[in-house]
Amino acid sequence: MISESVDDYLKAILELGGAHDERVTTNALAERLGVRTPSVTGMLQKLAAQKPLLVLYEKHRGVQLTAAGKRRAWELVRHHRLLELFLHDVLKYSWDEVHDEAERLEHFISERFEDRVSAILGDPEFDPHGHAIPRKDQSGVFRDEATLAEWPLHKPAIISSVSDRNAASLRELERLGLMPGAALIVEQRKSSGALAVRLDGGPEVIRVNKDLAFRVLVGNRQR
Amino acid sequence: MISESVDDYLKAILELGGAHDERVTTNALAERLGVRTPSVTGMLQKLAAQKPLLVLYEKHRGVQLTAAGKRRAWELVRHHRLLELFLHDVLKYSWDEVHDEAERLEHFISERFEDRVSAILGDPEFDPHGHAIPRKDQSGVFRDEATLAEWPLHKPAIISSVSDRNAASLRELERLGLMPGAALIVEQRKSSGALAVRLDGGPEVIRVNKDLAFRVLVGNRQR
DNA sequence: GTTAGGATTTAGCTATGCCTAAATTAGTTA
DNA sequence: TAACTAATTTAGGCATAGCTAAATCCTAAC
Repeated sequence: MISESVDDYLKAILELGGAHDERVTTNALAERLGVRTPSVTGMLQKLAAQKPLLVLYEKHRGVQLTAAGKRRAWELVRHHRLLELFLHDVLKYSWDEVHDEAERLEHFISERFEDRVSAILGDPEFDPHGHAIPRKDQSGVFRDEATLAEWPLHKPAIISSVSDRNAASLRELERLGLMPGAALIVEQRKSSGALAVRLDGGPEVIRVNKDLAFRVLVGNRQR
Repeated sequence: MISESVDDYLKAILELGGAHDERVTTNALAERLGVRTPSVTGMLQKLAAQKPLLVLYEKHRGVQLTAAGKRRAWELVRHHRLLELFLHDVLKYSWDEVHDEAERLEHFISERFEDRVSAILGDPEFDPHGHAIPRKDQSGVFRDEATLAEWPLHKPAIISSVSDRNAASLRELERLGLMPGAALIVEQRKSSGALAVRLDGGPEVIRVNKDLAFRVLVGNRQR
């Protein structure tokens, strides 16, 4: 009943819905999923019609996840992050290689696989990118962070996580030392949107372009 | 271009074709794959028409794999057996739990995943059921064995592998001690097809039903 | 050599999930 | 309030991979 494609819709609705599960538009979904809007409408209509009700959909008013839909979506996020950590720590994948493989496999691993992987990793809390790994039976959301792009100047920040969507960006972030746990201060915001950032209170100031800055989530608590 | 479904057809053709890649019939494929014969005909026609030619198909005369088709099929077998060993040895799955998970995942793991798993397992030669794990760039076939059901009476045999298709049978085989490496002699062949088998030259004679005996492959060389 | 019967293929249908083009709706903007 | 525009939905197609029912082929037995 739940295809790979449905999985992708559920994950996208979860991620686009933000901390408060706001309604997600057809357009936003189409863009995120790389399909055309009529395909989204069609899929939402089908999802909203079928038995284990996963989404609430009203035409022209967007879509939200039901409790069941949210459960499946968080399950996928858990699978993804556990797989990333497993690929990195056990199979020795590099930081930027884990995303694609995890994205493919997250749909197909069983409960047992998930449990055993979690066990051999010591029931970890964070994936290699710093994202919290949600636990079963709670939503485990971490959304009280900001992107580096919008962090105030001169306020100390700790990188809590980075987006895992793009291998080239990840390599660049790693090269710059912008990895989870790193402490930094934003010294200056250029007109282009690029940032001048001082790492670990040291003397060096590095330039972080706008696109990259949006991939870095910061807080001010060490983990 | 290669769907999960195509994968299943290729594997089935490989397995049903035997040691000499004999032509496989539409009927045999339909039965093995659990689909109706017209579905098989349709798929074979499509496969035989498309660009990376995977099968040779003549209507009413069955189907065979091309070199490319064989390469993909053996790759799947390698994936399957590596995954089984990995699930058993690393994730601590029991003997009878590995098949289904491996069957699902074998389609989706990457070259890199395959290589890394093989590496952490020490580039193993056999899976937990005793089947040889084929290596890249060679066909690595092991087909000089016989089923226990057809082994001569009183001739010493070593179990080389067991079929991994059925969890209940696997548990029964394990309970009886019929696992890869076990030495035995067939004492008697009942009219029902059941066997009376003496394990390790000991005094105990166990009864092995016909169905089970067909799942056990034996040779007379210790591995 | 004919023919019966099983094996196989053809014909035509279903569902999924995507597409383009055209219609419609909703929400601003004059 | 009327109209414009952008977002969204409807309508109609395509490919995949399955299905049933009906036609056809091949072979083996007479």
